[in-house]
Amino acid sequence: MAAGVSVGTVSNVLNRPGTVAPATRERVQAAIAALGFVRNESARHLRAGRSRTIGLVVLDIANPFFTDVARGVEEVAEAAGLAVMLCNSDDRADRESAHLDVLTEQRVQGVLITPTAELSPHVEALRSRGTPVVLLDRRATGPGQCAVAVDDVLGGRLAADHLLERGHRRIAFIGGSSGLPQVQERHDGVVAAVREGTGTDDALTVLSPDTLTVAGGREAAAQVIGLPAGRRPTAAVCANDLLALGVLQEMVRHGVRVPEDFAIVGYDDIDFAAAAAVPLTSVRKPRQELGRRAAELLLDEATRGAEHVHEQPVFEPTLVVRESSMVRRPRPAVASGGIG
Amino acid sequence: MAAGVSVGTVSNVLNRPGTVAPATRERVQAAIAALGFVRNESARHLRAGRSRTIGLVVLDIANPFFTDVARGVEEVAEAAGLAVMLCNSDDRADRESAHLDVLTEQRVQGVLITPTAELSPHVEALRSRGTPVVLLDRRATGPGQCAVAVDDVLGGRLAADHLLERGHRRIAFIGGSSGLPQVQERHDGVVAAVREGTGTDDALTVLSPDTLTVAGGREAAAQVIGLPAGRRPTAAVCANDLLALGVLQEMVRHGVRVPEDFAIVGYDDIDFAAAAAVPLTSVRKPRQELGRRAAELLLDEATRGAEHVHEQPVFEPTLVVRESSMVRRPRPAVASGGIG
DNA sequence: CAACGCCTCTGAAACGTTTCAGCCGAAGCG
DNA sequence: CGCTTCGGCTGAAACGTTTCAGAGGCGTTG
Repeated sequence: MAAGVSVGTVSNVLNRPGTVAPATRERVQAAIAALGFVRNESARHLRAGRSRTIGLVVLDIANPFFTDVARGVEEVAEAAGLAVMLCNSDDRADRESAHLDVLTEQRVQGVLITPTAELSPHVEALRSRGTPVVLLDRRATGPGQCAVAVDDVLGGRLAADHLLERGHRRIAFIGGSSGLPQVQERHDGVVAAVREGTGTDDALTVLSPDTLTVAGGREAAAQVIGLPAGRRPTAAVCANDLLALGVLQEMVRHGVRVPEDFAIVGYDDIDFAAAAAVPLTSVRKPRQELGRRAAELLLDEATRGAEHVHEQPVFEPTLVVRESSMVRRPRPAVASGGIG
Repeated sequence: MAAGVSVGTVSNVLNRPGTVAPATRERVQAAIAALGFVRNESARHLRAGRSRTIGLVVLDIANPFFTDVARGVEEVAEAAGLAVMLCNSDDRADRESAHLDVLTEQRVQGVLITPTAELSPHVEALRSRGTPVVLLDRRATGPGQCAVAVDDVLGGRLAADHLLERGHRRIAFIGGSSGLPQVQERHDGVVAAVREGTGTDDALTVLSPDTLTVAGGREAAAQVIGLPAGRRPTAAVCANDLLALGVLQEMVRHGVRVPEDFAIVGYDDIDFAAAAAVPLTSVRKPRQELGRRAAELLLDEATRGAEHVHEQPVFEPTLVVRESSMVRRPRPAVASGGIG
């Protein structure tokens, strides 16, 4: 090297500066600065056998819920000196697989994933290589893994109970058609609450737009508006806030007043929910905390290896009541008219 | 190897299958499948001298504008077989530097960056190593680089002219205090338009909330509401849509009708702008196209090297008029009252 | 039958680190 | 003064690929 010193010494300066004599250390550091030398992470990784990267695969990068989760993950990863590869599957199994392949080739230390409906065999393949995988916002399929989830059945209940309390007797659940277990759980919670609250399943209308997006919400709202007044719900629980925002928009566009004529409850409590011009009531999940906890579990498994005990924490969601569901409707003796 | 074949042959099967005899090829492929063999990307990269990754550093991952840009980038990168490392600087120079360091260590093929106000020396360092850097949503500082930008002076003009046409004579520009050139340009466009339209600079009120976020917008709106009626603007151009949504929310919360009492124009035209309960008029930028073009330029520079000619395309923004600015105000002979 | 060319495969070098055994000289000790 | 100890450094191996010169086998040609 320019400092007249062997590469081994340079490595020591970088990684164990205490073992190098101060004079040498300074000389080497000066040379490093002068040459603009930067370690080659690939060579480092190759030799070390483990990389300094973790993977994060989310369902929809355009959904602020996931960017908040990602923030939590990054916080923990950064503190541990790890880089995060953020990948977006767009709820498509093929994209998910492709991303997992790349992450495998990169020999990431571990993967955090919110999987698509079916748990990809690539996930199992990754695990069988010894790469830790933590499921994010998804319950574990067995005991041999970490998973950080939210009690979405409870979440669905909270939302539906809230609407029932306010006197609503015809409620819509607006979910999605992709078969995500999270959505299924929310649905189940709503069904249970409605059944207990009204003694019948007829009070519930289930709608499944194509995607869990704002556009999907608009689509579903249009369907609601198209229903005959007697069967038309007076409120909706949406499987996420994007849907809820879409519903809100479409309702307003058709002159349906929210919450007077139609109440809306969202899910996730993204920042935009509070920022909507009719602020959305929503089921809050600890978004960053979810990411942080998942990352912590992943790091523990990656560093402690066999000593690691799998954990499957389940967070409890809470209901945040805002304007979109504020009006208390009189409990109707007879069906009392409807939308706008 | 398990296929009774040298590693060189395995490499050939993977990279140049045509040069390997069909029988051998199949044997090797079978062994690969049986063993679950996956190439080690680091070793590959080390030997090849170039990685198969590019870096993307954005100002605010929570801003949907950037996730849309990222989608465009990813589209191009994926087609070229490259992975994208998405990094979030949160408009902080120290985080930006840290991310650039990591990307340098990873020897990424190139970096796309929406830099913080000051162009970091790390960017120059990266370039001097021979790593291409393309500025994203930011004008170039000189000819020796690629940059993909939007004519934000024009954008500011479009927004302000629109409001002036609708009769507004007291207009606010709601920017930010971080000194981003993009925001400065928008400001300059608004200033020029207002000066030309009203013959004076007094018609413009400039507000600089701490951050370019929904919270910042609320903060600015509160300031507007606090102004004495005679000096209070009747409309605002916001430096981005998050600010605009915050302004909208705060106005509604105070009973100020939008657009009747206060008109709002946003910037970027993120999806949430159209989805707001009072859909936002906004200056549209070609978000995905911006990302795509930047990625294409980066790849060209990375692959063609010296033959590459730097380009600095500037996209023209367009105004998308929605409800938040729809009401035509009568041109006031005298100051005609004000907010709500 | 020898020479040649072609196809397929092998073996080894190289990429830039980290790590470790070991070397050297100085200091401490008897 | 000689022996030991220890700090500080060197040199080489190893990580898993890719690449390339060249070996070996086989068919063709003169």
